[in-house]
Amino acid sequence: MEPNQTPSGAQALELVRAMDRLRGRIRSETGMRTGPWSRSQLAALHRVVTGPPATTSALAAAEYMKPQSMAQTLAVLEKNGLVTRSPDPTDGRRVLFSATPQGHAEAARWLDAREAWLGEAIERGLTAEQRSGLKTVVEILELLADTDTPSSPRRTH
Amino acid sequence: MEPNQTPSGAQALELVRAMDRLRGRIRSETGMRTGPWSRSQLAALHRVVTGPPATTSALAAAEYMKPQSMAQTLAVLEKNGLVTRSPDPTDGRRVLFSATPQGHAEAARWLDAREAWLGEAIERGLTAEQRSGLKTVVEILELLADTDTPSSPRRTH
DNA sequence: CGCATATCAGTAATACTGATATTG
DNA sequence: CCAATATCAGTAATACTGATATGC
Repeated sequence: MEPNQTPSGAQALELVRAMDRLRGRIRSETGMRTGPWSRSQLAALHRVVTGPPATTSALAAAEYMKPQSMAQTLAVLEKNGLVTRSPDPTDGRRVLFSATPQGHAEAARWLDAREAWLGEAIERGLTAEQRSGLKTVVEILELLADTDTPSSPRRTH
Repeated sequence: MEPNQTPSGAQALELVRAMDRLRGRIRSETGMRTGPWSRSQLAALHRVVTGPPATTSALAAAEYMKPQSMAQTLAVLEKNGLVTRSPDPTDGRRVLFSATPQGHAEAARWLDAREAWLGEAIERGLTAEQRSGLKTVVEILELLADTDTPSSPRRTH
């Protein structure tokens, strides 16, 4: 009646279920947006704030989305003056996005505020040992996200 | 320019980013559905297959969603004969959902198949040590999801 | 009456697919 | 001509809010 034929299959299911539930909890505590920016907008902003100017496609690939989806997100950021576009001097097809001063300011203001509830949960709900284990947790999740599979890419990370 | 004022705030941001990216990767590898059922449908089905008959509200609370959202999900499952409803004998307001034989069969067929890519990634991308650490990862994520905060609930889990 | 539960209806946020133009 | 990039347009999947009916 139950699945779990392989150990990894069972682990995969449990991991996804746990992530979905935590995601749901965060949503229920936080709402979809903290302040004026949505989650995906802040994720994209984070990239251009912390990294070099990048194309829509590159940003999309880094977040494992389609370029059209990232373009939508960037359009909002651009319209509000958080990012600017400039043509790539060496490749006329490309448009490079980078953060404006306002973009940096908004990132600094909202990026960690967005996860305030989770920050508190980490302090309240975890032991000191578990808190120190969080680094490993993040490491493993990123490793899985960027796993190189036969048909697929590795990430800029 | 960067946030990360508190250690927990920084950890929270990193954790959420990692989960979002892994989620994106899974989406890009798998699509939103494996077979005929969506992710949220299978999550709800999983609950009624592995647990006792439950109300829409209880299932919603367990997944940290609104009852109306869970009701939508259950409606599809019901329409396709995977779950059935029966009135609660002791409380006329309540409707209890449980899995049909078909529901059990579909759960067995699809629940772990859905996470096939992640299962492979676990085998390919992680060391034996990291794989054994996955149990702790899931444990921590569930703990965080069910953290009891001043204004909020704990879960049936 | 006040509260919990379910349900009807409409909405928001997210990322997708398809099609088209332009440049390398 | 083919591949990569960007963009216009429409769509799908998800969970939300508001309003209403009914039973405790």
